[in-house]
Amino acid sequence: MSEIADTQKDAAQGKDRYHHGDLREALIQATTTLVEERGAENFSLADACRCAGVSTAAPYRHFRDKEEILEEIAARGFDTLTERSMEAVRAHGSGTLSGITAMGRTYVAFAVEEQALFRLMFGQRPSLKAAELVESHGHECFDNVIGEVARYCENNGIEGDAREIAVQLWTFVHGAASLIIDQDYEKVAPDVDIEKMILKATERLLAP
Amino acid sequence: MSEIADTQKDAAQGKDRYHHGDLREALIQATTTLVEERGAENFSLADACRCAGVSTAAPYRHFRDKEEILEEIAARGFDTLTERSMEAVRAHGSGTLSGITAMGRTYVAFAVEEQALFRLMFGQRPSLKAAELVESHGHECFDNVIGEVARYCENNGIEGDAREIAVQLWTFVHGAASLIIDQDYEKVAPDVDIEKMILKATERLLAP
DNA sequence: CACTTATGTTAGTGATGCTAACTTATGTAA
DNA sequence: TTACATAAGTTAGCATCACTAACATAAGTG
Repeated sequence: MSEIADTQKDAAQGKDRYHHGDLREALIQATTTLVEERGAENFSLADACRCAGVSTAAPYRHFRDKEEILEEIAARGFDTLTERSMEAVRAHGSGTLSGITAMGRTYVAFAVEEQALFRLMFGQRPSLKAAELVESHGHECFDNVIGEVARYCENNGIEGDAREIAVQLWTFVHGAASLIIDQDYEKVAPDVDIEKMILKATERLLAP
Repeated sequence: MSEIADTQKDAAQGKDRYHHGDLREALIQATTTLVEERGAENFSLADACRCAGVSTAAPYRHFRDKEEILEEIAARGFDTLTERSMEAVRAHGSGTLSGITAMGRTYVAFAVEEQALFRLMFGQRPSLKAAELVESHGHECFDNVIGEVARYCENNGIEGDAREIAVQLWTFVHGAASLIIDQDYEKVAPDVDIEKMILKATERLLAP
């Protein structure tokens, strides 16, 4: 085995080398795991360093500060959400009621499965919202929704503004997602059937 | 002026005395201000101590930990929200569409005016949700909404389950409140007219 | 091989949440 | 009044954190 191959292998495993190989990516991975486990408020950069096997000063060669790692992770989160939404639409039919409710369910499912990531993407974190990277990926994600609603309106001769309707649908599923993951339904409405509720509300909000 | 009167005066002002007088309340006030200014994630107990003019160890005579101060504040937040909701209903008529939309607007206005408090009350903070104090005050707040919806249904011969409908309305206004204060509309729908949107959605969700 | 640059390291700063041990004031009963 | 228990402060210290400065090592390039 050549030395080059050794180098690549070591780099991939991040083992026993002064230079890590791809510390930037390793830190993003470690942070993603930590954020999933404990939330973006409760992860420490120092822990991420321990996972990656480097000193606590090393990250500052690759990121401005703690926040910048989170920006990268949030942007990737929007990509994932966009992909899953498009997949849901593909499976249920573009421009159909079924396709749009599937997007809604996908949104809530994403929030439930990736709670901490969802909070990171949509929660309060001013510096992150201001980041160009996050902004562009988020925009792309929402444009997808508007497109579907517009197609539905065309297909069904609905006159309303597609953007306005899309915002209403988003508002509803975002409320549902937030209340579920923050466990706010549990106290006062533990028996709520989310799937059914989304379907009913979507029908009503999309009615002519 | 008697010595007792002096003592009371000093206690009220919290000045130059080894014993503060009412440190518990003073810390709650200081923390409330700090939370409003910087959010519950970014306030430091040490700063609250500085505001109250005591050492950083003093709070632990009155609270289990940092979280317990926040519990007290969240519970008071629910009381405020309940009061404002009842006031809105009183002003617009109990059991009417106008009364219910007024509650919705009140909810969103509360979130906007007391952003950090709103996040504290409804956001993710497991230990706080588990607290009996917070739970009871939150329950009372939501029961108020259900009552109004039930009255509306009676008045208008609507057969649906009042609790189910109340949950849908709550979901919508909560989504709106969250997206506004987290500045998520700004990127993709900066021109959204919240008042109008709430009215439209409430009408649709309350339709027979 | 020399030199520059990228990417690590160690050591240190000031802040934080919380605890332990100590001090001072207050209320109560002899 | 006095003695004592208790409530409510204090100082000092721990472990942890984000981040910086100065230094060390590896990698790429002429």
